[in-house]
Amino acid sequence: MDKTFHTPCLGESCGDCGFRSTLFNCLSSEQLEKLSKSKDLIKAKKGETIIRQGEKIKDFIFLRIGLAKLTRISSDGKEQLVGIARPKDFIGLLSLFSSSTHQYSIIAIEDSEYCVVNFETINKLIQENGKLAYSLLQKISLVSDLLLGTKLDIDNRQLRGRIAFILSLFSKDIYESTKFNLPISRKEIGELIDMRVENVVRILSEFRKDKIISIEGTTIEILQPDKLEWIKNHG
Amino acid sequence: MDKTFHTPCLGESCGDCGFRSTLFNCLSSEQLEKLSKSKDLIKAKKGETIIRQGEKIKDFIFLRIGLAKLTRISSDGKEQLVGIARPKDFIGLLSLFSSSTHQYSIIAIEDSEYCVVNFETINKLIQENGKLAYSLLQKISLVSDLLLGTKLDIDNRQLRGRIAFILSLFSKDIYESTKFNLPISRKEIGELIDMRVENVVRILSEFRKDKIISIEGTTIEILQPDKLEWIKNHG
DNA sequence: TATCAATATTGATAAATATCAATGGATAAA
DNA sequence: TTTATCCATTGATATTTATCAATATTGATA
Repeated sequence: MDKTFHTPCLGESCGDCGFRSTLFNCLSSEQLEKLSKSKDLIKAKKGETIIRQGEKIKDFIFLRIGLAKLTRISSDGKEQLVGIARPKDFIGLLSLFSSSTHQYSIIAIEDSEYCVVNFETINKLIQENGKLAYSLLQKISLVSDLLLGTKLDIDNRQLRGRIAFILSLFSKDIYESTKFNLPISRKEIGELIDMRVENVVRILSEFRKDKIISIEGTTIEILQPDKLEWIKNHG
Repeated sequence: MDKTFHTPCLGESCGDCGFRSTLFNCLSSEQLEKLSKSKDLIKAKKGETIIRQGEKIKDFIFLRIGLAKLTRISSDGKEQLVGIARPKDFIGLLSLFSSSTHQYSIIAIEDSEYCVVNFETINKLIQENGKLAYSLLQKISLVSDLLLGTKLDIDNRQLRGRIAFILSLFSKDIYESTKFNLPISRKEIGELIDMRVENVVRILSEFRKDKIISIEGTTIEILQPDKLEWIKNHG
C-alpha cells in the first residue's frame, strides 16, 4: 500500500456514494454522518496491493472503481488466483467476520479506487441497525456464492471449456463488450482456471486460428460469440 | 422429505440446545421463547434429502446430529458433490440471504437430526438483535471459507494427493479416528474431488498394497498417517 | 431364493494435460 | 547500450488421467 495516496471522497457524505443504494440505504442521517467521517477514499494503481493475506483486519474495504484480483498462497506455497472482482462484488467482505486476519490478498489489476471504513465503526452500526446487518448478510452470501459457483463451474470443464468460460466472463460479466483488454497475464489466467501457461497460450492460439477470437497483444476480440458459448458449454 | 417424521425437540426450549452457545447465546428469554415455539426437530435417515436444490427457502436448517452432503446439479446437468458437512458447519446458512431458492441440495449421509426454524422468525430476530446478526455473519463467513478453501486446496493436487486429502479429512476432521466407515460411495468421492470412479478405486487399492491403509468393504483404517500426510502434501 | 440394478474392481488403451527445451519480445535496471 | 528478467510462443515428449470393456460383488426387492 506504499504508493497509494489519500484524497477526500468525491461525495461529501457516504449518502452520495453509489454504494448507498445497495448497502447503506438503510442508515439514518446520523449514522451516515458517522460513517462519512470515519472513511477514507484511496486510489490504487494497477498492480498495487490493496490487502495482503495475513494482515490483521482493521477496516472494511469497498472497491468503488476498477478491477481487482483475489489471490492466496496455497498450502504448497504457490500463488493461487481465487477470482476476479468488480466493485459491485463486495469482495472486501470475504472472511471478514470469521477471522482476525485477511485470508486472501486483493490486488488491483486496473487503476482502482476503494473506500476504507474502520471496522469497529461498522460493527457498532450493525448492533444498532438490523437492516444493515441483513444487507451485509446478503452481500456476503452473494460474493461467496459467486466465487464458489465459479470454481465449481470451472471444475466441470476441460481446458478448452475453461478458456471459453473465462473469455466469456471477461466479455459478458466484466467489460460488457466483445472487445476488451485482458487485465491479467496468461500465467494468471492459468492460475485462475487451473492450467499451465503453455496450454493457455496454445488454446488461445487455437481459437485464433479457428477465427473464434482475434488477438492483438493484450487486446482480445470475440468474433464468434455463439461458437465460444458452445465450447464453454460442451467443449 | 417424505419419510421424515416430526418429534418434539429434546430440550423444552432452544436455550437448552447445543447450538445456543454458538448462535443463540445472545437472545433474550422472550426471544428464545419465540424461537422455541416456531421450530421443529426432524429426523432424516441416511440417504434422505433434507433440502432440494431449487426449492423455495422457507426455513432455516440446523444440522444437529449426523452428517450430510452438499450437492448441486452442475450447468451440464451432472450431479456435483460440493462438500461434506457436520453439525457445527452450519451448512444450512449457505446462500440463504442471497437467493429465494436453495442453491444446493442437502442430503443425509448418516442418520441425522436437524432443526427447522421459520425463516421469517429469524429475520425478525435479526432486525431486533444486532448480536444475532453478527453471529450469523460469522457463521456464514466460516462455512463459505471452509467450502471454498477446501475446493482450492483440492485443485492444487493431483489424484493421489486428492485421495490422501479426503481420507485425512474423514479421519481427522470428521471422525477423529484412524478407523472409520466411509459414508459415501467411491463414485461420490470422485464427484467430490473431481476424478473418475475407476481412479478412486485404483488409488485406494494402491494405498492398500503399499500398506498405507487397510480396506474392508466400507471400513477404512489408516495404518501410516505420516505417509498419508506426506502424499497429501507432496503427492 | 432368484433377479435386477447399482457399485466396485481390474486391465488395456486412448486422450488430455504437463513438462522440458528453445526462442523472440518486451520491459526494467545497471 | 547492455544485461537481466519476465512474459509469450511453439514443438517434442513424458506423464497423468479418462475411457472402454469385462467381470465381480453387493444390496434391495419381488
